[in-house]
Amino acid sequence: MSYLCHLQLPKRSLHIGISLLNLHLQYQTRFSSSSSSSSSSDSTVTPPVSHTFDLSRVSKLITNQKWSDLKTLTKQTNPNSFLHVLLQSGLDSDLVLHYFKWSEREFGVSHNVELYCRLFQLLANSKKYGKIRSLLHDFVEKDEMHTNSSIFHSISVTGGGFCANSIIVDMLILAYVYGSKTDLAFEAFLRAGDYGFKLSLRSCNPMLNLLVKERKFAVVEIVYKEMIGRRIELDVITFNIVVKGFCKAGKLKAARDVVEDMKVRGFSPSVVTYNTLVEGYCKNGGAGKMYTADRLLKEMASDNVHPSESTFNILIYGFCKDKNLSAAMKVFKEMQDQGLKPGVVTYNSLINGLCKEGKLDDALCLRDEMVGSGLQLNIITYNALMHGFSKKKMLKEARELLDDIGKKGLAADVVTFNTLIDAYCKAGKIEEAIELRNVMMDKTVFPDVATYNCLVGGFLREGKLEAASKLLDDMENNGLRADVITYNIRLNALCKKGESRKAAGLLDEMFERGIRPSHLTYNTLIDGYCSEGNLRAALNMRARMEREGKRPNVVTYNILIKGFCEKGKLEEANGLLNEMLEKGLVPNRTTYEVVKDEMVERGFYPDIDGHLYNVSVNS
DNA sequence: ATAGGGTTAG
Repeated sequence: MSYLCHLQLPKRSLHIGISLLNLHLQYQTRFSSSSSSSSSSDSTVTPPVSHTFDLSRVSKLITNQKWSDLKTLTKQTNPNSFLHVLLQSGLDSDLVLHYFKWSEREFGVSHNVELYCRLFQLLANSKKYGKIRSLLHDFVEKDEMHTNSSIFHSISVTGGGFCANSIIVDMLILAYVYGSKTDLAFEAFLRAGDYGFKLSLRSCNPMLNLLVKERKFAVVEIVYKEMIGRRIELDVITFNIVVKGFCKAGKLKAARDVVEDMKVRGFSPSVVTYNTLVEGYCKNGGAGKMYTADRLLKEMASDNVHPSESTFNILIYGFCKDKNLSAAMKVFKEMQDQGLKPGVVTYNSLINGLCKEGKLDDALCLRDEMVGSGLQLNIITYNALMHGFSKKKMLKEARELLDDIGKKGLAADVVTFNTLIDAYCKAGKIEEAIELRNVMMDKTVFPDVATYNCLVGGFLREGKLEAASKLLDDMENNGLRADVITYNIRLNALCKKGESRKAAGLLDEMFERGIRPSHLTYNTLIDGYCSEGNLRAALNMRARMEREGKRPNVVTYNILIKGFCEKGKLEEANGLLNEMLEKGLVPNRTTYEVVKDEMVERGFYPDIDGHLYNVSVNS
């Protein structure tokens, strides 16, 4: 048996050959005192089986943990070849494992891939799956981690049987997933297909989930299709993860298609499926999203799936994001009518929505109601409230909230401090803001990019340019990298000063640093040019925006239309308005105001077929 | 140790 393996060695990749050889040499030097039992022509670590191997004696030694005796015994050959013998001896798999771990610790080495694979197979055949799992977990965390190529090769060469090998590969992928080694997991998934191993949902679902978390949506799609192609039996969870992937990618139509697909395959969407879809619409749905979300709720009812607390929470969140607080409150009431108790998340969503709209009193009422119903405020509740006080410029109350958090046994987090720091900056109290940064560091809450963004914005608003750039250096020296928001803040400051050209220069710097501009980046620049009356540059920036893959949005058009109106170029403004409508963009309240003030009042009626007015009625 | 919700900076 062991010689069979030697014969297969030349087939290995050079890389593996070398690493085996290295290991071999290591052993040779380490155990040079032992009688040379391995012949020099033998290119593996495995010398011929020792004649003096006494299985029952070894078994007893391992069982009784007589490690020093074992050490003497193994020195007669070497620990690696000794293991080789054990693996084939028929010795109980637990004892082999015990020896395996001891020898790695004792001799400070790692056994080679092939021995690992043999051990996995031995364990698999005695159904010790938990042990394989924990071994694999350590295995993939090793510095000298082995390639998938060598693992798959070893597994198929040492011949553990189809089922055992499939299970091992399954657990290998799972180990990669737990170690967040996404690319390796996916590679192993593909290789499993090549080798014809049958994977289970035990590995596929967690891998899909990790891919979604890391926003590798294209790969999610590939895996999903592969799973169907390989006839892996999917379950509702698989579909839910894939739906979530499409939703996060903003491909809501594709997400709905997956739901249809799951129905066709005989699965009923669960409440989680629906919640995922509703969340997708709430977060990425664009205009009219809450209408679709509402329709989904009806579809849910007709499918006899009952909404959960989460369902309502998502809807409340969506309406709050739309600033439609009356709708959010309606949902809040509706859930209670249906016998569901609002939880901390429900209250937090509403309190946050109210605070953002400046309805601090209502938010405080809800907080009291929350406490009254026996719920504990958490740090997110406090952060939302702190934001509410800050918006109202009630700095004293915001600051008191910080002390309150401590008294309640909660820990202020980076968001808490950032909110307060921003409030101080916006009130022009930058010294206090900087002081707060020191306070947070004393409490081992470390500033992040947002902290610096608040402070940099504060300095820039005050016109303290050197202080701002010193802070930016400070940030990078602390290992924090500027992000798109940092740049937007700087761009905005330059544009406000009438230095839009200079701001546009920062755009190139962003690309050099691999920071993708956002819609707001371009819109800020376009706005800057418009304010300077440089409409030509504004239009050029819009063209650049499109070239660089960002579609002008309603805000872009609003800025441009306003710019043209202010220059008295109503004809062109009207042209832009119609262009916007042709592109299917829905005008908003600002559009309406721009049009009304600058055009309609001057007797210039835009050709917009009443569309605009409907929107203003809704909002 | 496989699926769903809430907070800050532009």
